Amino acid sequence: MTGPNSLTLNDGKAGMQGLDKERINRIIRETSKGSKFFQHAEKKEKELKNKVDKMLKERGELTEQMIKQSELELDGVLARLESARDLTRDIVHVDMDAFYAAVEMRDNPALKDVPMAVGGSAMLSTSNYLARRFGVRAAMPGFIAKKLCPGLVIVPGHHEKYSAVSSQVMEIIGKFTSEFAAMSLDEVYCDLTDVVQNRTVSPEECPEHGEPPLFNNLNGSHTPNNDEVSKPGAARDEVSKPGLCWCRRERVVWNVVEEMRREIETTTQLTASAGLSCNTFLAKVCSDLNKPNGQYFLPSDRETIMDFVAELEIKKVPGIGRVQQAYLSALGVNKVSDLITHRGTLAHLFTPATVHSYLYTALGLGSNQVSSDEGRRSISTENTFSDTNVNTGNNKLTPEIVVMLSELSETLANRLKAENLAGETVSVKMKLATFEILQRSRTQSHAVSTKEEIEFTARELLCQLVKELLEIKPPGHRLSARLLGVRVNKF
DNA sequence: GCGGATCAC
DNA sequence: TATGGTGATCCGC
Repeated sequence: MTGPNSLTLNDGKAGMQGLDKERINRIIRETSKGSKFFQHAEKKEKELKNKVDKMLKERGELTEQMIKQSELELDGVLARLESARDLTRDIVHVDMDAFYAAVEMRDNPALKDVPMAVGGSAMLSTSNYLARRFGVRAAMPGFIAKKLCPGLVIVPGHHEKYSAVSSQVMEIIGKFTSEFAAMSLDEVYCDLTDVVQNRTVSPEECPEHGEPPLFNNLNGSHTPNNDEVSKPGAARDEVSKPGLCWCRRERVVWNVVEEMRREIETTTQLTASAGLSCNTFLAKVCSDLNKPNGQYFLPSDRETIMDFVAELEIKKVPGIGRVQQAYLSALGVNKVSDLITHRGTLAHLFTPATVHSYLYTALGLGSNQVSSDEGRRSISTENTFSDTNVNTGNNKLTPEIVVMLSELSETLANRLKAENLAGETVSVKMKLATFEILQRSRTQSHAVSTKEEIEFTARELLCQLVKELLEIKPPGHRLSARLLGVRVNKF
């Protein structure tokens, strides 16, 4: 009944349907069993269960009256959100298929027909579709993946190459529209509204003059009928130019995205999938539906959108991860429409901001514009290493730790310099050998950027942190860490 | 402002 | 043998 956690398969992604999850989860657990990671994950799992139980207890104390009252209040919020709904944009989410793995397969034919993944024995960054059939996926340690799929070929990644390919892809997108924003090397949103409106359509492409558009009927997208056009909220007429029929916008955006994906494939020998709708949330969800090498169009009218999100599984909603899913699932919320059904209860158990975002999602609303990051807010560097003592017998930092802190500070200073940044807040992060994560930060009155300044503060913070930790330990206790990190922000 | 948590990729 | 790195955001102090 509990949701996924670090010890079970996350099957939310594409290509993971129809797997023997029982077997996969058993192998994952058995392979992990006894490790420090496993113990930590189990501890977190228990803590989450306790929090869920606590929440359920809170729910038990709610009265019908309280729930009804909240429902009414939230109906006002729903109405306000609804009135601001914008169906006029053509937003597309383009997502490269199994990106890193696809690049490696392209450049090494020996990898083409075998299950393979990119990464190392400690961690995989992505897997190809053959490997996914075995339950092998991103963010899984390679040694566990090998147990699931003994024939798995693991190749190290080539980040510079992926970066170069990504530039090619972005350049192609840029030829279609200047309104695009890369979310990562393999993901980009674009706003094709203007592109669509400026394109002309030949009469034979119009269903009123010939065959209706088929889109990709595999995917359940539909050809709207004229009833839908007249429904309130239908936006087609608003954006169609006079003299052109309502189908124009849908047909055109579909075709533009097909062209885009075709050009990406021709140029890079790699395939992309895409989702087409009127906001970024819907577009993103849609881009997953016909992966790999497919696109899914969700018509921009209210009824269609509401029907679509109603049946959407909660775990497919971006921003809802394993923890939220655990809470919601315990409340009987498993699909998006349940968020509305249970809104009166949710209002009492979550923060107003969270409830608001749930309702927003449940209405199928999302950002109607694509915007690139307006500058970074923090910069950090961290490193995992084999378990290392942190403190000496007389409670100083060990030389190994001091050296690593120094190296991290230098790396960070170089990166700050490269971007001409300086920040007022310095943080250190330490992950103990037990996988417990601790962080300490300090904001100063002036921005720092040099290795020496960062190192000095980071060392003080780490010393202080170690002192704190030792206070609650028996004398002579040795702390052991597996990761150190430093960060600078508040530029 | 701080520290822990959560999430995405 | 073995479970990442980077950045963002939110919540409750």
